[in-house]
Amino acid sequence: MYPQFRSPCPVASALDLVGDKWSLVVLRTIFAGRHRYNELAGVAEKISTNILADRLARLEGYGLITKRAYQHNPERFEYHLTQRGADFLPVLQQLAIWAREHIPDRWSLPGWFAEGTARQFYPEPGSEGAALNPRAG
Amino acid sequence: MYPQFRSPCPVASALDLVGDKWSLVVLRTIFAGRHRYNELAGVAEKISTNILADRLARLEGYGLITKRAYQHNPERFEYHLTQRGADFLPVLQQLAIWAREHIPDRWSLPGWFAEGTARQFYPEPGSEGAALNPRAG
DNA sequence: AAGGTCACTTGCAATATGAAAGTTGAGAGG
DNA sequence: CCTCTCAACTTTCATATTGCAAGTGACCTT
Repeated sequence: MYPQFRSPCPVASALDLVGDKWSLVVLRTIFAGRHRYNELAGVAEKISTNILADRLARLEGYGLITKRAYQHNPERFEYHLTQRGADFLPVLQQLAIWAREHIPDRWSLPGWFAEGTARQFYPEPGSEGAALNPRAG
Repeated sequence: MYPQFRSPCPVASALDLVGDKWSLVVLRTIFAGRHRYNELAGVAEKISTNILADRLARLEGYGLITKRAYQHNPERFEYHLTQRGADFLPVLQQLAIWAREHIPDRWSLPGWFAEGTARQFYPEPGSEGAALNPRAG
């Protein structure tokens, strides 16, 4: 499930999983309520589709997201956060707080993101989670 | 000072600065009290020196660290966190918390790291900061 | 049957990373 | 003076990752 780690350092190990240019951007997009491939491919940052497919497969392999069919004929999939993936929310929140303080002219943080908790994004949107999910509201 | 950003998203923008395999590992090492090139080059993760030199230059360019001579004849340098760099502590803390929860057999978090605040690592070790700095204690 | 959409996959050029060796400036030892 | 060492990079070159564009196949609509 996990790759070879550079060291047993927690910081370095977490980066062995998501320390690239796109993984956390993909996670952020799923937090934002975009669960389908074409929604994920349409982000403002213009991720190319080979990278997107690769990152989705990796994040699924690391247990951060799940892929499940939401219809058959044709079979279509949605990517959702696992608890492990949802627990990345504090990391993204702190990254965003840092950026808001130190890089000018960034987007402001929506309330569902700034005040959200990991639990609201797991297990499934629909019960408590849906209330703060931008696409369910 | 800053590069071209992929988008105005704070998360994506922060990753445009440090979203690679090594930048945050270098920052972590400086938080851990290693300030000199050979100390930074000697980390457990075996960073190669060309990458280290490049990341130090980039982090300095982004204003996250400063390079200053600590002696002359021969001139030798130390790298220290700026406030901007010290403010990355919460990001590293959350990354480490995630890894401790979700990846087995990682190092435990030293108290100076887990309970530290950004302010303790800035402006200079020596007054309040030195108290929690692992190499000063 | 023709055309369209979706979810990828492939090919290939451009860029980044990694390992190892080389360079520069200065002090130390003989 | 000549070599040796050390710190702090720099260079070289092989490998790996990323990016762009085009292609593929399953299924659906007309």
